Amino acid sequence: MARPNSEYPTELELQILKVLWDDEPMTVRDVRDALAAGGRDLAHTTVITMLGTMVDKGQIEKLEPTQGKAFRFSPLIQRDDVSRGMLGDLVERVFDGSAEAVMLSLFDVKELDEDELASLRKLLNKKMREVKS
Amino acid sequence: MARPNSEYPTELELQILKVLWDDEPMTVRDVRDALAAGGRDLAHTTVITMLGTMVDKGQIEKLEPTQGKAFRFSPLIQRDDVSRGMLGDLVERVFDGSAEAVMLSLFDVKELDEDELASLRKLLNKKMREVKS
DNA sequence: CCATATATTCTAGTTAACTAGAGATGAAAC
DNA sequence: GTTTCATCTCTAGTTAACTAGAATATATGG
Repeated sequence: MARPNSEYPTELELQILKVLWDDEPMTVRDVRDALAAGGRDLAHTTVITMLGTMVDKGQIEKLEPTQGKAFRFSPLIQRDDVSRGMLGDLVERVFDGSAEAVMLSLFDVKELDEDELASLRKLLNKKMREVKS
Repeated sequence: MARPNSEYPTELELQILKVLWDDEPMTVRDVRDALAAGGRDLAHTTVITMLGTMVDKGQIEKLEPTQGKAFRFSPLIQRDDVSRGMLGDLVERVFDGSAEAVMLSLFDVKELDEDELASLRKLLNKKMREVKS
C-alpha cells in the first residue's frame, strides 16, 4: 500500500474547509474565487472534483440549488474539532505526547512578546482554577 | 501538479528519523528491526529505498561500512529543528498563527492535571523573565 | 425558441509516498 | 575455492492527492 490516510483533511481540503467555515453555504464558483483570492488559482472543474471527494469523505455536504443549477456546499465538520484533532495528532506523533515539549517549541516558533505571554498565562491560570475545583 | 511537498518529513520518514535520533549510526537491518518493534513491519528493501530517498533529501547521511558491507546511516537534521518546524507549520496553517488558539486546543487535547499545568506555568514564567530583561 | 453563458459529469493524467521483488555482489564459513 | 548467506542495486507497482479538459446539460436573456 501507499501512504496510510490519516483521518485529517489534506492541505487543499483544509483550505476549502476554511473558506466554508467563514461563509456557508457556498457554490463551486464562490469557493473557487475565495481560493483564488487566497492565491490558489484552480480550474473550476478541479474545485468540483475536490468538493466531490470531500462529500464522499463526509467532510462537507452538497445542497440542492435554490435557483439556477449551481449546487451549494456546507461543512459537516467543525473548525475546533479539526484543529484539535490535528494538533493532537502532531503532539502524539512528533512530541510523543509531551505538552511541555510543545510549549517550549511554541516559544521558539513564535516570537512572543510580553503581552502575548501574559495572555497565555491568563489562559493557564483560568484552566488551573477549573481543574482545581 | 500533485500535492506540493512540504519541506517536512513524511510519516515514515519521521518514524525512521526517530529511530536514528535514539541511536546512531544504524544499519538498514537495525532500522528495520527498530521499526518492526514499533509495529511497522517492512521488507528489508523497502527500508533501503526509504533511506535512499532520505539521503537524497538531505535528511540523513550514508556512512561507509566499517566491517562487512552494511552501510550505516546517521541523521543530518536535528529532532528539535524538525519538531519546531512541524509545529510552526501547523500553527500557521491550522491556527492562523495564533499561539493562544494553540494553547486552548492543547488543553482540550490533553487532559492536563494540576501538576502538569503547574509545570507549564513554570515554563511560561521563566520565558516571561527572559523576555522582560 | 434559440443563443450563449455557466455548471455539471465523466474521464484521465501527474507526482509523491510508499512497497517490495529479482538478481547481483560481496563476505564469511567450511 | 566454493557454498551459503546477508546486503545491495535496479526496477516496478500501488494509492492518495491533486489537476483539469471534453462533452453534456441547463438556465436565462432577447
